[in-house]
Amino acid sequence: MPPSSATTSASGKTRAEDISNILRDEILLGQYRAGERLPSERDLAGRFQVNRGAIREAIKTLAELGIVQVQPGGVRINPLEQASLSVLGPLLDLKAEGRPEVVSELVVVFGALLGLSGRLALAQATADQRAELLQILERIDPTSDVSDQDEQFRSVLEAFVKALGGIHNNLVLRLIRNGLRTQMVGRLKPKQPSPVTDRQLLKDMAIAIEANNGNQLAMVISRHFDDLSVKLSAIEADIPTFANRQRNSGHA
Amino acid sequence: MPPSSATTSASGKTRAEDISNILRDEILLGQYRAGERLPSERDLAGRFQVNRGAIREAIKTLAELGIVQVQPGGVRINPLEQASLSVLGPLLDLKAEGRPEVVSELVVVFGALLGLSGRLALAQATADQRAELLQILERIDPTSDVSDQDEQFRSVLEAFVKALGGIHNNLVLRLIRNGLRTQMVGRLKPKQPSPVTDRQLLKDMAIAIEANNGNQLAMVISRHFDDLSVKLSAIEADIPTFANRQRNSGHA
DNA sequence: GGGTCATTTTGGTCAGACCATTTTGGTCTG
DNA sequence: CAGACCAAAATGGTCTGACCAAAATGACCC
Repeated sequence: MPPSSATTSASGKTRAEDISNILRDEILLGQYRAGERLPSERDLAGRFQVNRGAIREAIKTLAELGIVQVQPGGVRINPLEQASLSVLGPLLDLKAEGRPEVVSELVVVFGALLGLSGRLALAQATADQRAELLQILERIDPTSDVSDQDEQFRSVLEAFVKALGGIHNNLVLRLIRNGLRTQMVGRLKPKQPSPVTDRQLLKDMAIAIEANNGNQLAMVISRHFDDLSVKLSAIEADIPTFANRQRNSGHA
Repeated sequence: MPPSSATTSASGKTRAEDISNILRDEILLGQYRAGERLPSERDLAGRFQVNRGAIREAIKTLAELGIVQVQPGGVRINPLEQASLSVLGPLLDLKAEGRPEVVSELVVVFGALLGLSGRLALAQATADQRAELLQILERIDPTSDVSDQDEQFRSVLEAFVKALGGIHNNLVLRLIRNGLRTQMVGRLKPKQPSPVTDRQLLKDMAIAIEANNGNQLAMVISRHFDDLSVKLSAIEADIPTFANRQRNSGHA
């Protein structure tokens, strides 16, 4: 029986990647408890109809996410608190079924880091660089409709984050940003978008930049995202999760 | 020729782990440029005298660190800015030879995140929890000698960070902390330790906690680590690196 | 219940093979 | 000379079947 001819799937992903994504989601959804072992490599190879090598590669990925620990005798599940930041993306993708509060948690952390980023950048920026930051903030067209403004706010935020990074060049912040999926933050909104609040933030940011006041910039950013986080927390309390769906059916 | 009998090294690490660490450090030290390809799996298997499977596992680890991109035709080096936060630990370990400024960058980011952590925790803490935080801050014995106080400061900082996490329970912050190697931060000091500055920080923190003032707590923490970062920056400018050692020998 | 030991199961690694995709080098044309 | 095209070589992706080290399991005894 020669080796299989299916190297990559239609989406360009390898079999090992598909498998690690499936296992990752099962783990994040709580199918296995911390300390428990995954099924053996041989069993998983049978389940997914692949060679054991592909399973090993899939499990390698999970190990680097920090959600499993691989040792002879079996692959054990780690507590989620011991995972690496790279697990945040998949967690967010599972929002409604996994740990919904991660969204509001992310927003407040993002705000603090964006504030820091602004502070560091303003401490170093030339007048030209400040002008460029102000130009980015002015990109929103106030006459467009609400959903367009939402999209524009997201795009402005992304461009602003990027420009700050280009000024302060703090690698640690950049690495954190890579893990935070900041492109998602602009999408983490209450059901009713708040163009007024978003526009007020951009105005306040512009004022702080014109005044070259890094602490002021950090403060208006932090405050905005703290407020957003509080709103999201209220919504998260209402979201049914896998865990509380099971709890409810156990009591019915 | 049967499979090798050497499964793990004396330190409990697999061959694949050893190899990925070697390749990781070579990459971080700039031996390959972004966009270049690593040697092929087959060539690396020859170089390290192992089976190609072990090389594939080693490279899988590098891919999850975000420092390489694996595709048919070769494994290419990513720019460091696209790496994951997990690369920070190894970068710090290479401090004197890699990118020395990452230390001061880490310190300022750590300070901002610790400040946020303090703010979030104080927003939620019971009186008992605040008392526990104060107790941790009082652990330093002012009559002990300077190097003991340094060790105590580090230990207090760690316990404090942990206690804050236990109060606010923000998973995103926890995941970032996992990647920041925060246990290293207390060791990132100028050559002359500053027990006076450290003790002043602990005093200021205690005052803010007693006043239950989260913004005050965040501010004293941030300021302390900003100052430390500035000091470290001055020292970093004097450290010879691989890159500027090569530059100098090219001009001699 | 705990301790010991043999057996089984698990992960770690190997050689050799074949397929899909990318890279390289050669040739031709304008 | 530059650009296009093509075949061959090289690369990663995956397979089968194998063996070894370390951990897990179950039987037995006290």
